[in-house]
Formats: sequence, structure tokens, C-alpha cells
Amino acid sequence: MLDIKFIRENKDIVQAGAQKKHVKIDIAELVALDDKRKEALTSIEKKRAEQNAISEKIPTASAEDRQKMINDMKVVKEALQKEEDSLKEIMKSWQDMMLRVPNIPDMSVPEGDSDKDNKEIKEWGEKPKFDFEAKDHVELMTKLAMVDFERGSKVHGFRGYFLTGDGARLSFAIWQYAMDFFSAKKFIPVIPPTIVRKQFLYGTAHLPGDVEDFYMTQDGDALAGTAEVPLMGMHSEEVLDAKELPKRYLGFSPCYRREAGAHSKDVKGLIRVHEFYKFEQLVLCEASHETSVAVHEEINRNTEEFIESLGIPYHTVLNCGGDLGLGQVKKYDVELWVPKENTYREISSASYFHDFQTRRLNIRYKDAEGKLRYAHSLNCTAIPTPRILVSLVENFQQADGTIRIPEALQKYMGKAIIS
RNA sequence: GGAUAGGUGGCUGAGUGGUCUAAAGCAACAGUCUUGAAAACUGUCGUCCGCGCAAGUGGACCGUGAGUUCGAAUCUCACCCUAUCCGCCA
Repeated sequence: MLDIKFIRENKDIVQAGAQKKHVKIDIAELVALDDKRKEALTSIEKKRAEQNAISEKIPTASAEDRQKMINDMKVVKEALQKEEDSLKEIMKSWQDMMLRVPNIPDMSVPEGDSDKDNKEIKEWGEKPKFDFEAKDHVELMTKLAMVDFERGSKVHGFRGYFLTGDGARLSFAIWQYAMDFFSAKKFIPVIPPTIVRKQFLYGTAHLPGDVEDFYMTQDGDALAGTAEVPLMGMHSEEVLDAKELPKRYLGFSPCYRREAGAHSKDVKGLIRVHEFYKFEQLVLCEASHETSVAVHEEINRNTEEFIESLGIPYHTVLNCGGDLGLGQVKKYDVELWVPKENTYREISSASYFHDFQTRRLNIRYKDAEGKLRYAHSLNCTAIPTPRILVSLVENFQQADGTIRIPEALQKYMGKAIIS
């Protein structure tokens, strides 16, 4: 959520920002509505002042004065009620619109419609050249009994999977390694709840949008699609100690995605599943653009370093305006090379929000002058499983169908080859 | 699922219809003292919105929303949330 004062003072920038994100919203209309809101509020406040002034005198007034005052106040009260009702109507549309005003994308964000217009800003590693017929991860992992899709769909349905044997072992190895890797970078590990109150989907700006994208419980709670949601909720309605900032959390949680409307996409394999696990970096920092930018680079770089330590070829893209969420100012995606698909697939997203989320969630801190300010928030995938397995097994496959394990993982896996 | 208690400022907590302009304590900040720190003492200290260059001034806020009333933290209703006990249970 943006500050209405900021919106009023920067109408054109906000409108242009929405344009860049391909979000339809009429800022002039919002400002006109806000004019109405202010006008109504001023008038109501005047009447209340009058009411308060007289009310104060009533207890000490003489009997007949008192009766006159009470009669006068009845008239004021009626007028006031009417105006309050009309303000309530205005506020309903006002709040609805405010929730839909997108955050302003950074200058460096390229124009564009969809992920096709994202800009590659970095390429790392050497794509493997196989002197044999390479297999895809479905075939590789099925043959090595690392995954069982047939029984997965028997039990879960479409997109269901069992990770079995070395598939499960490899996942545990990656988690262990990720724990060590990110703990060394001063992240506090957290296992958050993933059944969350719906308000936190609004707070993180996943809503308003399509509620159909989320699994909901019969109690009206949501299954979080990312640890970002509970981790941001963790400090909602709090005033943080400035000395504790930046707060760096490493969340580990199952993630639930309904993937409504994606039925024809990635129908095979581990790329797109309803339920997976993810380590997520989340940072709350002081309200400074420079700090946000620095932390944004830092957390994205953390993920790149993690991938580099595994030796998987990747590239990093800068997301275009049309591919940004409502609250995001700027986003990098790290995408891993998938040999059999001859393309890169996303495994990480690093975004910063300024105070867009913290304003909705009311996460503040006291700055050096003692003034309350909304903190800035950022998040970045550390590592998702099982999606990472797709690239891992395909890049490190050998002619005989066995898989080399990256050196960094060997001590967690207890062996060097999956066969 | 059943029963009970409760939600007040950064925190603890008093306040049951009209000087509530919300007590008090803690914490925080500033000062005195001290070589420095601690302690002690003194002082300052809620948030948001409007108007104003400013000093200031008006309004709102005691979980949320409705209601009663000239007037609500206080009374009524609904909802949300938290805690405890019983039952069930990994």
C-alpha cells in the first residue's frame, strides 16, 4: 500500500508506474475520491468540535440551559449521522482502490509484458555437452527409483509425486547444506506455520487478486504458498527495536500452490507441483532506499553463490514491469539450466518492496530521531525442492544413467554417485 | 467439541456514563552527580489525520463493527482474537 499523501504529490509517477506494470487504475479518479473524503472529514470534524464544546458545558449548566443545549445537540447529532454515513460509503471505495494501487517499479526495471521480456543480466557456468543421448529428469529419476509419479498421482492426483530412496536423501542433503550455508550468512532459521490467516495474504500483497490461487481450509484460513507470508506476519503490529535491524530470517516451510489456470503448463515432472518445500530469505531493514537496494543485491547474490557452489549453470534475469507483482519495486530471477528442455527454469525470485508490505502489516521501528517509520521488507528464495533436482540430475547425468553428486553435497549425501 | 476469563499507549496495569486532557510503574531519551559507567535524583515522553511558515490548534483512536445517549474506554448486540480448564489427539 502506498501513502495517500505520496500518491497525491506524485500522481504522474504513480500512474506511470501502474502503466509500466500493466495495472489498470485511474489515479486521477482516486485523487478525486480522496478530495471528497477530505471534504467530508473536515465538515464532520467541525461538527464534532461543536458537539464536544457544548457537551463539556452540559453537566454544569442550569436546568433550563441544560435542556436547551440537549435539544440543540439533537439537531447537530442528526446532521452528523448523515454525513458519517456518506463518509462511510466514500471510505469503502477509497480503501478498495488503495489496495489496488501498485508500488512503483524502479527506473532500472525494463518495459515489457511478460517473462519473455525479462532481461538477462548475468550468465554463469558451462552448459554440459553430452556425447550420449541425454535423458530428462523424469526418466533419470524414475529409473533410479528417486521419484514415483504414478503412485504420486494415484494418491495425490494430478501433479502428485513421491520422492523415494535417493530422491528423498538428496532432498535432505540439500536442506542440510542450505541450513549450513545460510546460517553462516547470519540468517536466523525459522520453521513458520503455513496455515495462515487470510489477512496476511493481503498484508504481503498476494491479495487482492485471485483467491482461487490458494488452498483454503474450511475455517477460512489459507495454506501459504511461501514462507514469506508467515514470516512477514510474524512481526505485524509490532514496533521493532532499530538496533535489531536488519532482521534476516531463513524460513523453511512446505509451500502450497493451487496452480489454478495453469493446467496445460509443465504437465510432467517436478517443475510445477502443488506442494513443495522451500528455504526463503526474508529481511526487514531500515526505511532507506539505499539499504533496500544493497540488501536486495546481497540476498540475490547469496542464492547465486549457493547455486555456484553446486556447480549448476544458471543465468540471472531482471524482471520487466509486466512480470512484477503489485508490491514489488524490482525483482531478479535466478534460472537454472535444464539441458533436456534446452532452456533455463526459474528457481529463485529476489524482490524488494520498500514499505509497501510493512504499511499493510503495520511493522514499524523507531529511528534515531525517535520517529516511527515503516520498515522495508525484502525476500528471496534460497532454495526450492524438488524443483532444483530437475537441473541437478539433468546436468550431472552420465552416459550410464547414473548421477554425479556435486562435491558440496557429498558429505551430506554420504556418496558421490547415485546409481 | 464443552466451560470460563479476558483484550487499555513500546511493555505491565488502574479506570464501570460527564475536569479521561487515560492513573501508576517499567522501558526509552535528556540533565545533575561521576575519571567513566552503574545507582540515585530531576525533567521529557502515545499514535494517526486535518489546518497553520511556526508557536499552535481541531479531530480520531482503549480488539473490530453496529447500537443506546446531548455525551461512551465505561452500557447493549454481533464478530474477531488470546488465555485457562475438561474432552479428543500426533
